[in-house]
Amino acid sequence: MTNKSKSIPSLVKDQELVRLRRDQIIRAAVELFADKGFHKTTTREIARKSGLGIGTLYEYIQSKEDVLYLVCDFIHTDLEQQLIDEMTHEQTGRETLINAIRAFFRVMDNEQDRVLIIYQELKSLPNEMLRYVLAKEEEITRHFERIIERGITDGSLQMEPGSVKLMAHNIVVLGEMWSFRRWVLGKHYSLEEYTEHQISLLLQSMQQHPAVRK
Amino acid sequence: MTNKSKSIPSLVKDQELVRLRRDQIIRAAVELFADKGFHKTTTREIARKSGLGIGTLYEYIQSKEDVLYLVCDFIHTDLEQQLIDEMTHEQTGRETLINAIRAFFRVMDNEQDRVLIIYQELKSLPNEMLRYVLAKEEEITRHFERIIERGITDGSLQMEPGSVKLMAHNIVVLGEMWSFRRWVLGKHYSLEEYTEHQISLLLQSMQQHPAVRK
DNA sequence: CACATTCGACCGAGCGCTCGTTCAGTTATC
DNA sequence: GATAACTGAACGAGCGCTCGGTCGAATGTG
Repeated sequence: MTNKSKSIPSLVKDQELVRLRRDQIIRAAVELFADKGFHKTTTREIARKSGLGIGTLYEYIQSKEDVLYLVCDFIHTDLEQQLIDEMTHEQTGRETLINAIRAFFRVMDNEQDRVLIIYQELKSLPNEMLRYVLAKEEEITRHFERIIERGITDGSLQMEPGSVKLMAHNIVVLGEMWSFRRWVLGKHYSLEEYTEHQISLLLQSMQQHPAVRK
Repeated sequence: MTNKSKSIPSLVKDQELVRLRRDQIIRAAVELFADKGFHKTTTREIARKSGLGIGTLYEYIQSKEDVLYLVCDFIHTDLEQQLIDEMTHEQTGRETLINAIRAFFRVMDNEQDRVLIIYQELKSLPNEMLRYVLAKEEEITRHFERIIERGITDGSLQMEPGSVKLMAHNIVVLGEMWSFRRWVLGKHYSLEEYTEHQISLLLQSMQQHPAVRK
């Protein structure tokens, strides 16, 4: 995992302390943003919930948008790590893919509030920060691409190479969909039902006509 | 199309005039929201772009959030109408579905800025208005459900009934995905390539094993 | 050890400003 | 001339951010 995060300047010298305080800030902000959104959250609220004075907060960031960037970066890194943790087992590409999808959907379920933050507040990020965040998003998609490619190589999955990237995007998007359409999907399916249905739909597109195989 | 829109009170009596002015307001706001988002757009900007004084604006709405609601409602109604227009031909369910998907994706492509508004500003809507907007979203999904059901009935599509609703959601979400992931998908696919790839993936899940047919 | 000095994290009152909203007054219409 | 439609100056709540200042710990000094 290449961590090319853009670094935000701080007035405080002690780097260890910077990490600690920013962690407090991020945790407070994630909760507030998930609850009321970026715009309706005030810097004073972030400070109070972090246990810092408003002046101190600004020793660790330069603008409110810096907080949003820190939050997005944290969420993405966290999501990616959870994904990676669930993907280390040695299996065929096909089995790994199924497990990765299950894991990803489960993470989307757990973290739905955070996922929503990223989607709804992206527009508020300054341009340069936006580029970093989008790159992170692409990176997560690429994990799935790699698994599918492995499945093609070891013969456990079949599909034309031109569709691999698209398939990876579809998986990610169908996962995120569980986060931001839960208001309606939840009325008809549990997470498990949703996951298994989607896996079976997706895999139908990644194998030769079943009638032909054994 | 059941138009159950919540109606926003206006101080102006003449209903014809209300329609006219609100149309000006909506058109101005759509452009501004797409450009800078709801929060960063000021009521004064909306008024100026509508060709109204700020005071006049408030004769036709009661709060800034009213404008957001009017905009969401307009976009949804517009999207739905475009969809319906493209779906009237008499064909098998399968052919209708393919056409409807093409039409929907094309609309998502044309209207990507507006689609983004709905997704990114939903959280800013007061609760009651939110319910109306989400209902509209569900309504659009139901169009696809009905087409698929027709395809099952006339035998041109095969799938278990329990997956129909999910399949309809998938179609809608994959269409919306073209709007809000164009920053990366556009690097690899044109709209036409994207559409045809997705149609072929989706249809694989809606037919018996191809080896069996003809 | 006692004391003076330096340092830097921490603080919050307050500045400058923007914004959504109102309302007293003007203009247009019949 | 009465009513409806329009207007923009004025309001005041609330915002992001700054800055002069406090204080405890670290360091220097005799």
